[in-house]
Amino acid sequence: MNPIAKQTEQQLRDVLNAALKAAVAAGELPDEPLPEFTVEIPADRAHGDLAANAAMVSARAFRKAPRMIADCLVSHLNLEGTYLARAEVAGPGFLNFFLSPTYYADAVAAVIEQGEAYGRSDYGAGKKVMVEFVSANPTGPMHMGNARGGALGDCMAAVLEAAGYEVWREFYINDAGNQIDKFGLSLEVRYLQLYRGEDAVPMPEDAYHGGDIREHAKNFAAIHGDSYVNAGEAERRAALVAYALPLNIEKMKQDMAKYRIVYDRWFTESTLHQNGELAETIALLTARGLTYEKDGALWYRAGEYGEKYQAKKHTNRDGVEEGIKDEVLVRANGNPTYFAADIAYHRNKFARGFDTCIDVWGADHHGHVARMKGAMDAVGLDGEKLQVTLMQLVRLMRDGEVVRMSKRSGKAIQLADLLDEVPVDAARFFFNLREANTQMDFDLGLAIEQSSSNPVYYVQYAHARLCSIFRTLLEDGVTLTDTTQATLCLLEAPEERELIRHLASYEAEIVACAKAQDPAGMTRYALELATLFHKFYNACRVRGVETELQQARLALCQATRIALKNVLSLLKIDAPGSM
RNA sequence: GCGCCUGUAGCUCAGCCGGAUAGAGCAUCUGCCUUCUAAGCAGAGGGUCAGGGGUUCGAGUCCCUUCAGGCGCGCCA
Repeated sequence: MNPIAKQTEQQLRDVLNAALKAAVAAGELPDEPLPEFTVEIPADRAHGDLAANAAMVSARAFRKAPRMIADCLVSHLNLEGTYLARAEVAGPGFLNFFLSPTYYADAVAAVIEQGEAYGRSDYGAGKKVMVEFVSANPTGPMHMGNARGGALGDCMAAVLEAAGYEVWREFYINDAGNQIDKFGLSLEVRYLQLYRGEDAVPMPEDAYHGGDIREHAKNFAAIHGDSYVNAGEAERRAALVAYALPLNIEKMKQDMAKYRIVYDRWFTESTLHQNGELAETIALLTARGLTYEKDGALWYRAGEYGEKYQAKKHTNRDGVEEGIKDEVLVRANGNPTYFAADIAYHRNKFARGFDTCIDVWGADHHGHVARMKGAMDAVGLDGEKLQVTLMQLVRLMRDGEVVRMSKRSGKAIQLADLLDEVPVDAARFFFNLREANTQMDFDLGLAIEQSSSNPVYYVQYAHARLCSIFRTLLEDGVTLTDTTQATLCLLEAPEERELIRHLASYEAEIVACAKAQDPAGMTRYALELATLFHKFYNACRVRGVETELQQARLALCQATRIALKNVLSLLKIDAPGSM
C-alpha cells in the first residue's frame, strides 16, 4: 500500500476507537469494544473517500440503532493531525470520511520518491516460495494451454516477488517413464516406416501421431541412415530418444525465452530415478505401512492421508460411497508411475527449504490435488504447504469450431505458432486478464485481428501519452522541479483525485493478488489506471497552465508513469515511450 | 451416477469480509481534435445477477435445491 494510504486507514481506525472511548466516558455508549469492522472505498464518491461500517456491526452489542451509534461516534471524533478532513453519517449508519488535500499531495510525493520500488512491500517477509508451472511433457511441442500456464505462472511469481517473497521458478521435465517410452516407440515406428513403408509398420492408436515425430525420425535417419533398422529394439529406441529429447527440451527453452519466461531451474524427472530419491520415497511409504501389493503392482493407500483434503466423498457408478481411490506407485512391469515420481519430486522441493510450493496445473488434474497433498503428509511433510492453482484449459477456436488440442492428434496449434502471430505483450496480458479458473476460448483469427483494440494497447497508449507530455514540455524548457506539499495540494479536480486514489492502492492490490495467488488483478489494475489517466488527460491540461498547477500536474503524471511502468514491468510487458 | 469448476447487459467479463442506486470493455447510437498522441474522452440505450426456496437490519455475494455448460472419476500424465 502506498504508505500514505496505509497510514490513513490506520488513522481512521484509531480515531474511531478514540471516539468510542470518549463516548463511553461521557456515558453515551456502553463500555464494549468495537467489533471488527471494515473500511472500504465507496463506489459512489458522494459517500466519501473511505467508509466504515463500525456503527452497523456494533448495533447488536450496543443494543442501539446503527444511526444513533454513528451520530454519537461522529460527535466525539477528533480528526486533528490525520489525513481525514471530515466525517458524516449516511444511509443505514455508514461513517463516511473525506480525505484532506494533504493526503493527495503526500500520496503523489510518495510514489515519486519510491520510483521503481513503488508497490513493493515486505508482506511476504522473505519467505521462500517455489512456483512450478508449465512443466509440459517434452514429448512434443508446447500448446495453447502451456501458453496460459506460462503467462499465469510467471506473473504469479512476479506478484509474489513484489509482495516480498523470495521466489523460485521451476519447470519439471518428465524425461522418464511411460510418456518417454511411448515417445521412443513413436519415433521408432516413424523411423522404421522410412525404410519399410507406412503399411508395414503401423502406428499404435495411443502413440504420438504428430508431425514433429516424423520430422525427428527423418532427421535421425539423415544422420544415422538405416544403421538402427536391424539393431535391437531397446537400443534403437534409446538412440532415437537420446537424439530427439534434447532437441525438444531445447525447443521448450527457446519458446519460454521468447515468451520472456526465465526459469531458475529446469528439473528433470530422471534426476530422481538416478539419485535414488524415487526408490527412497517408495520405500518410505512402504515402511509406514501405506502400500500393498495387488495384481503384481505396488499400491499406495491414498485415502489415509488424502481424505482430509477432499471436501466430499465420491460415489461411484454403482452408487457406493468411496474415498480417494488408491494409486499405483509401481506398475506390474516394474516401472514407477508419474504419481510416485511426483511425490519424490515434491519431497525434493521441500527439502530445498521452500515454505510454500505452488503448482500450476491444468484443471483436468484436479482429481490429483487431494491425493498429492495427502501424500505430502504421508511422507512427513505438510500438505497445506502445497498449493495448487488449477487452470482451465484454453479452448482454441478456429472458424467458430473447437479445435482439440491434443498433441497426439498432430493438429494442435503450438505455443510457437501463437507467438509468431500474436505479440508477446498481447499474449501475456490476455492470459492474465481472467483468473485461472475461468474457461476461456481463444479465437486465433480474432486475437490477431483485434490486436489494435486489445486492452494491452490501451494501457501502453497511456504510458506513451505520458512520455509524450514530458517530451513536449521539455521542448518548452519545463521539467518537474517542485513537488512540495503546498504545490501538490493544487490537485483538486475530481479526475486528479480519482487517479491519485488509484495510484495509492497499488501496493494493496499487489498484496491482495499475492494472497489470492491470482495475478489477474494486476491487469485489471493496469487497465483501471490507464482509464483514469485517459480521463485526467482529457479533463486537465498540463501544458499551458499556470506554473504551480503545471508542476503539480506534472508530478501527478510522473507518479502515474512510475506506477504504469512498474505494473507493466511486473507483467513483463513493454512500456513504450511512443506508439 | 458421483465429485470439482462455471452461470451477472446482445458478446467478453469486474463486483473485496454480505452493505448505499449492480459496473466496465466490445458492439449500436450521439457529441468532442487550429492547444500535451482521437490507439483517447463525454453521453445514450441495453439487467428476472440461470430458476426456486432459505438465513438477516440488509444477499449478485452465505446455505439448500433445480436447470445448463466445462472438466474429472486409468497399472495416463
